[in-house]
Amino acid sequence: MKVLPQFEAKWQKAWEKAQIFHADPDTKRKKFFVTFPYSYANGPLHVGHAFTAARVDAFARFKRMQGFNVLFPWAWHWTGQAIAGASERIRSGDTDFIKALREIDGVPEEELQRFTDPEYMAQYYTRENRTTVRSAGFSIDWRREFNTTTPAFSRFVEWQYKKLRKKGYVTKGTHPVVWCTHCKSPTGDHDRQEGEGVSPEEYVLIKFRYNDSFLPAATFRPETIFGVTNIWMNPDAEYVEAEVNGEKWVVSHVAARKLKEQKRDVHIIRCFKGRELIGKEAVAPLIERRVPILPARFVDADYASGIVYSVPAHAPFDWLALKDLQKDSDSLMEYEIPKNVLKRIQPISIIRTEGFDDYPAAEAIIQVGAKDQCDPKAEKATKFVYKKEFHKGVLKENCGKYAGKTVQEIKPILVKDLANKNSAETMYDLPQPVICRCLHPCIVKVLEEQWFLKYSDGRWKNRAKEALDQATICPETATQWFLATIDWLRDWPCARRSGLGTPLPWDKEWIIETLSDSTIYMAFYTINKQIREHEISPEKLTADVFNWIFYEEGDRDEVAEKAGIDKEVLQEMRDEFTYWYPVDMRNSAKELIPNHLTFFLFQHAALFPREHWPKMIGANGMLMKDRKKMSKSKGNFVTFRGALEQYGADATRCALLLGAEGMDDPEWRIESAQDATNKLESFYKLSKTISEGKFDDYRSGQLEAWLVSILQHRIQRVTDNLEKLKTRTALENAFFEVWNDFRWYIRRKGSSQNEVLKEALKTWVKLLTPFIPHLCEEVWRDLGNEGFVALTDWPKSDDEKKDPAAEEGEALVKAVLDDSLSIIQATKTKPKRICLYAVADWKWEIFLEGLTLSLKEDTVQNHLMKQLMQSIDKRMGGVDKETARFTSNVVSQINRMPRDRRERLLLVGKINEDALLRKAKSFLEAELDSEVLIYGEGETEIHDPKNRAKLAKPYRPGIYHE
RNA sequence: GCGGGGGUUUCCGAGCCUGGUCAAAGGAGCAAGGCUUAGGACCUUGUCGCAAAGGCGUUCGUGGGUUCAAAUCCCACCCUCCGCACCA
Repeated sequence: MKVLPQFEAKWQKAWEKAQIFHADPDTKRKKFFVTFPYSYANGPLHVGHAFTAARVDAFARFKRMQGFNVLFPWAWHWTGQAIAGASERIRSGDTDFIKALREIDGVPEEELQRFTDPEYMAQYYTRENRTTVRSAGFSIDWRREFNTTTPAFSRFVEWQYKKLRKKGYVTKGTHPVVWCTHCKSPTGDHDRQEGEGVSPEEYVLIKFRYNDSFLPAATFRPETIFGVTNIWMNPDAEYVEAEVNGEKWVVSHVAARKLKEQKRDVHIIRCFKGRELIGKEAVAPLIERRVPILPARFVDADYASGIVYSVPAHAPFDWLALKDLQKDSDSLMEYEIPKNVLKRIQPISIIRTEGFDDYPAAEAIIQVGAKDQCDPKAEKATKFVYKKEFHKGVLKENCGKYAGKTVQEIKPILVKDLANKNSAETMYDLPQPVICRCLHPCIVKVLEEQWFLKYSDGRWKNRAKEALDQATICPETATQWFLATIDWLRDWPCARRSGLGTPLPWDKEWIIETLSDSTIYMAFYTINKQIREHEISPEKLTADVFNWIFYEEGDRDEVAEKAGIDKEVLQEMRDEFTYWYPVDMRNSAKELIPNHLTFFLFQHAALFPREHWPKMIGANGMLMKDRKKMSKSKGNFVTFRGALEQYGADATRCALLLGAEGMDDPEWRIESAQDATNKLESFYKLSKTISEGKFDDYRSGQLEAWLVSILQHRIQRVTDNLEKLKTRTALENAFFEVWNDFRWYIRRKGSSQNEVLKEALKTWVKLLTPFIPHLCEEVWRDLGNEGFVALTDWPKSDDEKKDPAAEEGEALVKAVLDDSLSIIQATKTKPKRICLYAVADWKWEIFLEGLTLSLKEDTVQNHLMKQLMQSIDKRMGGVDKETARFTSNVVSQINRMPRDRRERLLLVGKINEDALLRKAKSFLEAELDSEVLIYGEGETEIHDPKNRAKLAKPYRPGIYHE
């Protein structure tokens, strides 16, 4: 055991020594450029990375064998907060995190100490992961390696952003984010203790007038202002009177703090309890209606402004709160509210909706059975009414100039109108609490002066769609997802205040964030070879230089001289870029479709001419462990390195690639990896018996013809599937199906010693090379070949080598065997003698005529029987009973065959069953452990006590067991 | 909620676009036999039900429909996974 992994290091060294994966421009050969999104250097690579990368490598190797000059480069992503964040967690002594580094990543203690320096940490993982990738045997040109904080790369990103800005794709703006006031930074989903998936929601604040101040009531439904009857405040909550942007506002105490973070100048004048205003009156804007302020427990001062207005006809909470108040007259006394105030309040119906009468709120309450304003069912009723009215509601006549319009269309117009009159503003808040990892509650902050990539731009979107359209997407089903993403994408904040990365060239306070500095970097691979080789210092990489390399803008010699770069080197870089670009295939996990891969399209569309747009994009599933996404915190994290150490590269790759294809999520199972190891072992053993065999058998009969023929089909299938990046199907065919073919051959022949088989093994090894490259090199050498199988030619399916007759012949033998076994099983008896009856010639004639007729254009299938019978009648001058029975049998058989099958059988024509069966006699006797006698149907000297001979059909000899 | 995928025989999965060779590939698991000192190796067979003759019956989320013929096409419904942004 464990003999295979020993080969791996050996072949990796040999490849490296021969530099076979170094790819340089060669105008005589067609190029192929494949890429894998660089991994983030904040931890070890896991088997999920391995899965994706194995697909890329298999594809790269396949294309290389097809004769393409293949470039597969690699780099490391250092940009962003995550590495800095990880460092921070070590510094602050996060025990769980440190434990994970020790136990899962296997970081040595002395290294761990130094991880407090983010750069060191990135270096460490880059080093570790490079070793891992190398021992996986990927066919990488390492001369182009870099990480995203190296100065040369930063020059490239600077160039990119200046270009984008010049083209108008970068803008400045404000944006709401979930914000931790303690950490003073945005709190992404990953940084949350609580509140995963919660994002800011925009409320409309309708500014009711109260004396000399405003009561901004928060709502999602500003159109309901026409139905307002009163205002709700929580009597026990803390409110403040505050100066907000020079106006006097009354809001909850919490709201005042929130507003401060949302571009407002806020000074608190005084604090008071909500009850102070209960019973007073305010004036609704637009409709200028005086409404009372009433108490309600359902009003949560922690949400939005802490003040809401009441629309009982259309809002279940309001309806319930009003009823609660009517029942509880004591509380009215408490606030000294005259009873008639409440009596005067009548729900005002303002929206007509199909399926509702005047008071949808009341209807919905009855439907869900909500008791009072504190009943959770009220929430359900609210959603129900909201949804119905939003989609189908029309404003009634009492809504002024908005009457007759649908809720959906009127909403933005109304908000705008109100805002113009200073009667409404908006504020953001979170629909549910969000707690930061630091255990402080988060709020919404509006960040100002942020830099955005204008992915909202319609023209840019269209160009991105064009880029998508001209690319091949694998699997095809991902196309829809890309399209939806392009449509849905808004402006993307492309820079942050902290973390590693390249500062924005015109505003150095900002650092270009991870997803934004990684969109066209594949172009950098093409030239980084020269940058490293000639040690071109970063300051020489000016905008002029990049413009010349990528666009051939300006005069080469002038640009070279000004930059201080040798003009020949500059030319080489340009040649290198034009040779390798565009990217021919980029593959990643599907989770990158809604961000990275779409950005990749957008930015290529923005910065490069059409001929440099990506040609093909692949997306694969996410590796699962125990049916869950792999993560360190769930404890189901399997490192790539660990898998390699345990099973070796070939078996790991094999197990991964057999797991899934398309966008399905593969499951990592140690059994699969173990199983793959065993399979490879036995493949190796089998290959040895064939390659080391001493034989002088060069005969080639039907069996050999069959083997060669069937192999052509396998080649076809493996090739077709690999082209579509269907790595699982390809490997399955290359490995299992071919293996089964070999089994049948050896079984039929009773030996593995034959020249044709040995030749077939060569083809087999080639088909497997993209998937299990190390072992294949070994077998290739064992077969007596020189050089690397990695560099040999990919097999081509050759129609000349296809032999349908041989295939059908073998199918006949297999069918006889299967039928006999089935008889044995049904009868539960073991035959001493088996008689086979080859079909009579007249049946062949009818069969072939039936096939011919069925292929005629004007033949309707249900009339085939009639036509065939007529023809037989004419030819033979009458149809006897047996002929009729057989014909009907044959017709139903033909009717069930697909057209290409019928064509094929017709092409093969009549086969000599008798001779074929005689040749297979000894094989069948051995397999069935019985004497086998062969007769022709209708022969005179025939042993046929049960009249089985007449059951014979073409490809289906009659069988009699005794 | 919005958007994108899926539901196939014990399991993983192919087939569906382009209806017929489909009781449905391949692999795994399980069972039996063989080979072996032994085997987590290998070879053969079986693995929906029934069957003393190669067959018959019932299956491809559920319910309808189209067709000579449906896992495959159409309609409705149910279930499920994934993505939803300042974050890699």
